[in-house]
Amino acid sequence: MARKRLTREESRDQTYQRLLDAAAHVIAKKGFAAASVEDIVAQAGYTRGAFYSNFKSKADLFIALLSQDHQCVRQDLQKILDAPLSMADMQEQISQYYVQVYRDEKNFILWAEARLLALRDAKFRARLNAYCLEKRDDIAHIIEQFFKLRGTEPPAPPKDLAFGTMALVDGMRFFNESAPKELTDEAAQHTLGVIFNATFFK
Amino acid sequence: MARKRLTREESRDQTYQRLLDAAAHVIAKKGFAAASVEDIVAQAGYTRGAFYSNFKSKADLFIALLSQDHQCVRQDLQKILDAPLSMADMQEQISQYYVQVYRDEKNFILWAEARLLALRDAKFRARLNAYCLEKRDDIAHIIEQFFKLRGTEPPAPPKDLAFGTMALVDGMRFFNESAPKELTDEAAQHTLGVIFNATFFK
DNA sequence: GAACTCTAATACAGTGTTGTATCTGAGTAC
DNA sequence: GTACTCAGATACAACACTGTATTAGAGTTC
Repeated sequence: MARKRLTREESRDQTYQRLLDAAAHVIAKKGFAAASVEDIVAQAGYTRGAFYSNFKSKADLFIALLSQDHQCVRQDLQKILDAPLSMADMQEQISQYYVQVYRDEKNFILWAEARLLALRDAKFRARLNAYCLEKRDDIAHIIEQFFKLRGTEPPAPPKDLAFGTMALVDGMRFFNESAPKELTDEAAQHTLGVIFNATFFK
Repeated sequence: MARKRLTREESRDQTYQRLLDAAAHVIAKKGFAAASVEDIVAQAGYTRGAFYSNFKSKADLFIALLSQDHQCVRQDLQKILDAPLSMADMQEQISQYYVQVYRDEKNFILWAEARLLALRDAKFRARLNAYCLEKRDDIAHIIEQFFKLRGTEPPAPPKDLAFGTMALVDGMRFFNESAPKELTDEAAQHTLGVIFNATFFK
């Protein structure tokens, strides 16, 4: 099939996006530190020239990558936030959240890598922290709405509960990825359900 | 001061231990992948010869390191298990557990690195998984005792609850390390307390 | 104390990675 | 269609890391 003739801008955007996709793949596979610029551009089908003409550094690319994913996830959360919220929905949504947070294993690994990198790189940490807080506030807002709807007082500040929720889901996911089969997805979701129900429907 | 004249075995053990300590330091600081054998032996005050005469590979050393820490942690848990358990203790112990799991930030980072490595290295994963399950079973046993003492049915299998507990604590810790000041230790502990109380004292 | 045996140092060869400096060719403007 | 410009390829020089093969020297055995 005939390849469309691209304008300069289209071509550049395509390269940029392909580099991001390749980076996601390689970083998830080998880890951020072990993923060389060479690996990434090879996976994308370019040479190192393309990389340095698009990004300042590997960390720079990684932030672009995370930023993109973060926007997608927030859009999904926004949908939950915008939809009229009923009590039944809430319970359903929370238990579904476990499955939704990271759209797939790859993205989960990317964020785990990112958090580890953040422990060491202050600039990176600042960036990641901002994303993390945005997400927390989105969730806190949902929780707040829930308790308002229910007419009861939340047992802790909604923001803290949101933090707890994220932590629990992330932790669960982490254990489950690195120790597969020990805990079935059903068991994980059930346990999450127990904890959440206890906390939110006490 | 006069340095004691060491036997061959003492000397070897000393080297081994110093390499482990150095590795813990360097890996926590730079990450497993970025920590070169060279870095580790330099930190320990040796040359590469010492490394290859003690370990097969970097992963080999890392496992030895984790194994050592795991044993220490289990011993601490064992103390909780052995002590006569009262209801008041239980609540206290759970909230204290948050502080105890990882003896310090360094050890926490090491295990996070390990879990990430486990995602990619099957042999390593098997090893880590075994440790993880031992820990889970210790905790499950404590939880089981608790519900027996209380005379109520646990809301989910104790092993799953143990998994949930570990996941929550780990997740919380992870967020707190990479986003310091956002959530004070007090707030974290309070939130944990709320969730645990709701789940266990429902 | 002489011969022996390990632990750890040293030397070395090979490979992978980085960033820059320069070049090329396809898109663009006139 | 000619000159221009920018995305990306290529070439290069420096360096870091790995693992093995060999060596030195301190501990051991008799």
